[in-house]
Amino acid sequence: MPELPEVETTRRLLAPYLEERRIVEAEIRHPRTGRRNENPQDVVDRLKGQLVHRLDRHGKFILGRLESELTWVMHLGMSGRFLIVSPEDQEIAHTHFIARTDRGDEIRFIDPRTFGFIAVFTPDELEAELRLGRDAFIDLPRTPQLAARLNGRKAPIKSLLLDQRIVAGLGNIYADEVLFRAGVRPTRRGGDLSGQEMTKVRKAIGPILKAGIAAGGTSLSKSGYRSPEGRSGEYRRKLFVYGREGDPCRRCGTPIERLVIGGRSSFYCPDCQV
DNA sequence: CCTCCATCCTGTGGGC
DNA sequence: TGCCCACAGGATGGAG
Repeated sequence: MPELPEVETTRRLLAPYLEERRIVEAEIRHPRTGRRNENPQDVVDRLKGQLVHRLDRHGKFILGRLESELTWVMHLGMSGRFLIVSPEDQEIAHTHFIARTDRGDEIRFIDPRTFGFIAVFTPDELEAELRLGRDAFIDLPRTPQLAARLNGRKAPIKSLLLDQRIVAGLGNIYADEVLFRAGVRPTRRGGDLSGQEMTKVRKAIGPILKAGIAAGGTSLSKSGYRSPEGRSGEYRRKLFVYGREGDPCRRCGTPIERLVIGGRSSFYCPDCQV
């Protein structure tokens, strides 16, 4: 569920509690949550006692820059969320990771589906484990670089936008919203886009993500995204196509259509998108 | 290298 | 109301 805007919202809310704070205690409660390290216990051993200088984000990954060479990596997967609480606060179901800071705050990671993970990597491991293109929001490549990556590709543009090695951060919702804004059908082969279409897609990414972040992300359901403060995102009301099958296009009134591309639901306006 | 597909999980929302 | 099942915002590894 969480895509770049939800991850950025999470990062911004966690930062004041973690930056320039020391992790005095850490605990992995569910082995799957620590699976990206050789041994889940490595996460705890490496994190304990470390000072967190800064919280960064690359695509959908939150990166804690530690005082050593290590990087604390957090990924929300499909159902992950963080909570900032006091140690005495009651624990909710699916709490799979806990860290306590020297200020006495507790950062808890809740993840029912366990697709998310918490890891601590050396520089070499980080390089090997995170194969990411440039960040879609703060480091978006210029059109020629983007075009070069799509050149010759036969896969649908939608699938290519979801490929984190090309550009990091877009997920199923925002990829559809970007393509609507660009006026490009999700089924179009990436390599077949004209230069002008490529420019439109590229120029749509920034504003869509910016609006998503400003709204605090998108929450689709009751069990959907929640910020570390427990708030839902408000971007759902602003969506043009995602989840709107059969509803009138907000631009032209034509019913929005749904189809499956690369195993993912895709929504588009048959009239506005060519 | 590219494309497609299955897989890892639990919760829920819609249809009957 | 209750039951069942398709489906869910992601990433990866393997087959072809």
